[in-house]
Amino acid sequence: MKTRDRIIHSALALFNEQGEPNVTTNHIAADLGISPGNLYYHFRNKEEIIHSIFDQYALDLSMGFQPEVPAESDEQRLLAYLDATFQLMWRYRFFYANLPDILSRDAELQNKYLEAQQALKANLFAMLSRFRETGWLDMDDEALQSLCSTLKLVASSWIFYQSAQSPQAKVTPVVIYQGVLQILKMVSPMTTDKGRAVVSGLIGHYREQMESTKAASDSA
Amino acid sequence: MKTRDRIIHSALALFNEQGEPNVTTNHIAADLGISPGNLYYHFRNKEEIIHSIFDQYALDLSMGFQPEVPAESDEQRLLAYLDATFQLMWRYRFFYANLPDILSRDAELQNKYLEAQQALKANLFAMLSRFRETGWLDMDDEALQSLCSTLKLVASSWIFYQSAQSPQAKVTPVVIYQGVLQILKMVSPMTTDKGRAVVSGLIGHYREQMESTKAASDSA
Amino acid sequence: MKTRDRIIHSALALFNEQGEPNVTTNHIAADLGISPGNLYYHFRNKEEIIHSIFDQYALDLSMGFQPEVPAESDEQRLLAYLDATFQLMWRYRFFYANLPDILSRDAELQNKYLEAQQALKANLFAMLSRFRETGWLDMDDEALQSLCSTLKLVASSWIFYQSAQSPQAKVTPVVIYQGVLQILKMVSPMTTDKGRAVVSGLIGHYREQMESTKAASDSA
Amino acid sequence: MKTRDRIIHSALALFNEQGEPNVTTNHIAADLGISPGNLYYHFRNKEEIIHSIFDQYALDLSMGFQPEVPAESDEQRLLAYLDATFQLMWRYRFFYANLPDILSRDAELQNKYLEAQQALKANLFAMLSRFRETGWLDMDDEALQSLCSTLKLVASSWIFYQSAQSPQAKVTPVVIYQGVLQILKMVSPMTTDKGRAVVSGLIGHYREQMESTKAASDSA
DNA sequence: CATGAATGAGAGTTCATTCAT
DNA sequence: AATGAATGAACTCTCATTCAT
Repeated sequence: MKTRDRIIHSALALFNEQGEPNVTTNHIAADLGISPGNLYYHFRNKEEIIHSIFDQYALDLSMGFQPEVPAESDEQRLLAYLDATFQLMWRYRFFYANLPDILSRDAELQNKYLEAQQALKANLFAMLSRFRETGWLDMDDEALQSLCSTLKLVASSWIFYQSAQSPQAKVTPVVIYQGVLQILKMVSPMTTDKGRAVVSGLIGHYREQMESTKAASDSA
Repeated sequence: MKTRDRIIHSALALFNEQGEPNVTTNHIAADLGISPGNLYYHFRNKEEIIHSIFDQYALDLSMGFQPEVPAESDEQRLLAYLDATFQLMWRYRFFYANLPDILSRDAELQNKYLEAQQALKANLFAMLSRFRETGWLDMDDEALQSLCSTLKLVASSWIFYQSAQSPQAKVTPVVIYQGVLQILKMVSPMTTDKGRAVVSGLIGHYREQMESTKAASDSA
Repeated sequence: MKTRDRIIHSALALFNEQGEPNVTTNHIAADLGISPGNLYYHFRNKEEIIHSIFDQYALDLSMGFQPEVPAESDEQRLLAYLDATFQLMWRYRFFYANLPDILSRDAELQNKYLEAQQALKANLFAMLSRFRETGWLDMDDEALQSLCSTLKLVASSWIFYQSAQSPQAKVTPVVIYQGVLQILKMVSPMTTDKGRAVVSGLIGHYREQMESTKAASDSA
Repeated sequence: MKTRDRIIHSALALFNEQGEPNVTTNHIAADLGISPGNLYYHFRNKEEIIHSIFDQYALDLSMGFQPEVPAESDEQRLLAYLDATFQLMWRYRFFYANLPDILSRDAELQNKYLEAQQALKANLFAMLSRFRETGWLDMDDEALQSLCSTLKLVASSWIFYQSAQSPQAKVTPVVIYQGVLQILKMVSPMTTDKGRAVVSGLIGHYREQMESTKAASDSA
């Protein structure tokens, strides 16, 4: 891995663990065993590192949600979608926990973020529409729009919200699974009988995932 | 107003405008035209100022949601509740925008916050239960619990979420009204016919409020 | 007691307990339950308080060592002398622990201190001379001079030295008694048979005192 | 000289001249013509500078008193010992003048200091024992122990005591020589005839040294 | 005599960033 | 590419002292 990428990698890890405001450029350099001067050879400033992390995030986002990717079934597609969403949230969780501050410093980043959000929204709407067509959801257009907004809000805020609720402010994968479950529960009331079966199946799946993760972390 | 209160007031205003991490104790003192020493005469440190702001927030919270306050009707009560919630969010918006960082620094504040959240949750649940009894909502217990969680999450995260979405990161009262509307739309699918009328009425009310606020700020 | 005297009293107590550099004028005022403004009504500044404490010390010094005070015997006189010396050291121990710093700040105090030291030296020399005449000591003039210097040095430095040696840096009355014993042991080799008996008697006396003090503080 | 060493050097000089509490980290940086940030690049805080000075002191101490170093004669060895002791006191005199305060702040330094003191005491006792075996001293075990304590006390306190006695609080090399002489005079009464000759010789030597130093500083 | 709010210089320290090598 | 010493503005906080009341 090139130094530039190693910096991005290390910065992301430290930001996630300790929060972006608590990680200095010197910390990052020390973590990598390189000099601060070298770090500044690869990046003009700390902001540029954050930018690069965001670019990577945006790339992951666009890769994970390509609708053209064929799936065995709509159910599979939904599963993949949820997985991708929350994996992304987990991988860039520092970002979600400090969004307002990070964006307010940097207008360019703000714009990039808004673009990504637009894409996300379009994506989400397309998926929900398809599920309605498939006969899983029973909603009118307005309700669909509204659900779409709410889901995006909940997904975007989940990490932020949970990291304030838990006493240790430690975000764990378990928290992520709870977020997926929360989303599914929100969709549940709008489902048809057919749709309800699908959603229930997914809820069962994620509960299992969560329990096995919990068990793994407890025994560790 | 006493200096101590002026400090809290000024700090709150600056925190809301510029974000807590970007406001130094010297900024606050300069804003008031007092010396830094004087600020530290009234508060041991910056954290204590934040604590005092939070105490005021907690007080406002408990005052705004006293169930014993008689209301003309359940509809009135709901209206008052929503108003209070979002006014509070508006008044202490810096807090909502920086929650994880602020709480991670200060275990005592974390506890105070969690207590306030418990109270809020109990409150919200009581209110929704009553509406179900009144025959406005048609939901089983589990769905009610779930709705309750979602509403709290959306309310708590609204400012955070919106301040990241809007290009200038400026949170305005209009944003607040959108939050109330969002909440009402989330409740809407669970209503009975009787309940739907009430919710529709409220939606209409807040749309008007929002429009008039928009008009006022545009002409300014 | 007048406020002025209460300030001196409280300042002395706090200085002794916590060390002069660690005691602020606000601490003193708070300890007395008066306002800082009031403290500065009675004293122009912190230095003046220290001056006043020193004046009281100098007074105690001159009172405790008046040669004209009749004593039953030379032995009694020596006992009284040693008691007075070490009581003084105990009462003003903060002073002994910070002498260089305190004096370097204040030329006037330095002069007062030197005067007091001269008087002390003259006093001590007179007493030792008398003991030689009485036939307790066997020394020539030069040795007497030298002993005199050493004794003064040891007495003056005892608190300073001990407070560095003990891990807790806490000066207790036991430390004081050890100082008296140290002094007596230094005189011992210069004594005649007659003198040795006197010194041995005193050593026994102070050992008892020390033990009873230790016992008292242990049971407390 | 490396910057780190220059900082230690400059700090020691300033501490000695003005007293440790009166020298700020900014003073040290300004004295060297470097930025405060640079000083903190080399040392985490002021305490660490003091620690480093102490480490250097401890090193000097252990180097100066290595018993395995062969000497032409016991007399030479004693001479070297006294020289080393008082040179050390001179070089680190700020330390001796502020001991209680400096140690009370820093438990680790306190321990290091006590260790150094133990070594010093053992050293001193070994040397006096050897002189007794050589037939220079005529004392029983208890008296030897007592003399040992007294000598250590006087040596450790000399700078402290003298810096309070001299009007300008200026400690000069002449003061150091007086300290050596004081020590020798304290040993003198315990000597045999043979020993007395040695001590007298040393006293003469140091008187000469002192006079020539005085002359040199007067003509300067 | 007394209050207590207010002052302001300056303390120790941090950190994003620069620069000579 | 990389080093690591160096910068300097800014931060939080302290405390002897003043002053209006």
